[in-house]
Amino acid sequence: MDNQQSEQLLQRKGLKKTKLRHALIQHFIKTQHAQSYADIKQALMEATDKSTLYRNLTAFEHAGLIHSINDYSGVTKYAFGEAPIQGNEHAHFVCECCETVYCMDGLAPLQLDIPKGFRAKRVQTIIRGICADC
Amino acid sequence: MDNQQSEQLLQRKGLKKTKLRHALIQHFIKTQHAQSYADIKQALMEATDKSTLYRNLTAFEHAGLIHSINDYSGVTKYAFGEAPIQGNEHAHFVCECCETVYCMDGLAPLQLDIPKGFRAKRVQTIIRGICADC
DNA sequence: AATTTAAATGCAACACGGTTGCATTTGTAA
DNA sequence: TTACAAATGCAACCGTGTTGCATTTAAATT
Repeated sequence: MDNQQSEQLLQRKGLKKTKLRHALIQHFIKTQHAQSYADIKQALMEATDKSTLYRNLTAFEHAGLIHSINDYSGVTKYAFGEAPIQGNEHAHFVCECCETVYCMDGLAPLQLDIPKGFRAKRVQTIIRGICADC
Repeated sequence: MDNQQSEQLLQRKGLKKTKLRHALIQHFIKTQHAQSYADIKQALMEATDKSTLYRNLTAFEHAGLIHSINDYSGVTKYAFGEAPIQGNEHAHFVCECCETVYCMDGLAPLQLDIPKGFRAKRVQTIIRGICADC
């Protein structure tokens, strides 16, 4: 049982160490791809309370441990890592086949030609297609 | 009462003419911006059944009368006009202040550099910022 | 105009994501 | 060990969206 990594992370972010939080972090590290509430719930076999889980997800996001993603599905998903900062936004790729959501760094930014009067602050791009595994 | 436009549209799409459908089309023509279920419900003062409204929205979308938009809010919104066709996708601008969703045509397309193995089919871009009215 | 038929409606019930209030438990610092 | 704030568990709730079914209605047929 390798709690060291999660232990460190929680400590560094000033978050109390609890069983669920350790499990959550391990899960995010292990899975790589964006996770919905349902995904997580299913993965953590131990009966986990819904509100507690949601509260931890928002706490983690607030602490910069994970970031939330809004794909077409209508449900929020979460992925490990800091939220993309201004000017360094990354795109998300949603596989139409397996529904996996990938974070894609290093894509060329969008060339925007916004009408006058409009001020763009954040750009989120979602790419739908078929992933390398399908 | 100018039903002519909606009359024509429904006829052309092979949809039966009902009170609600006329009202819906008028509403979409009048409002310009993307409408959520709640927006529409509120606008059509007459007590409208939820499932009927949703069924009509999907029918309209299927017929190409309106298209659906998925912004960050988690709720689907609908806007008048055909869905953007392949290669001609338009971006959506969400105002952080008034939450209005604008369809933005004629923006320069995204320059994509997708990792090998991945095949992109649809790209949706959502721009958050402050609109001209705010 | 009366009849027929398929589609549209209204209603109730449901599934699911997500939130909130509150009592109880637990981590941690003193 | 104690004390306090934060985390948990539970129940109840809200909003979006869907489904099944009986009833009504638009529109094609006679």
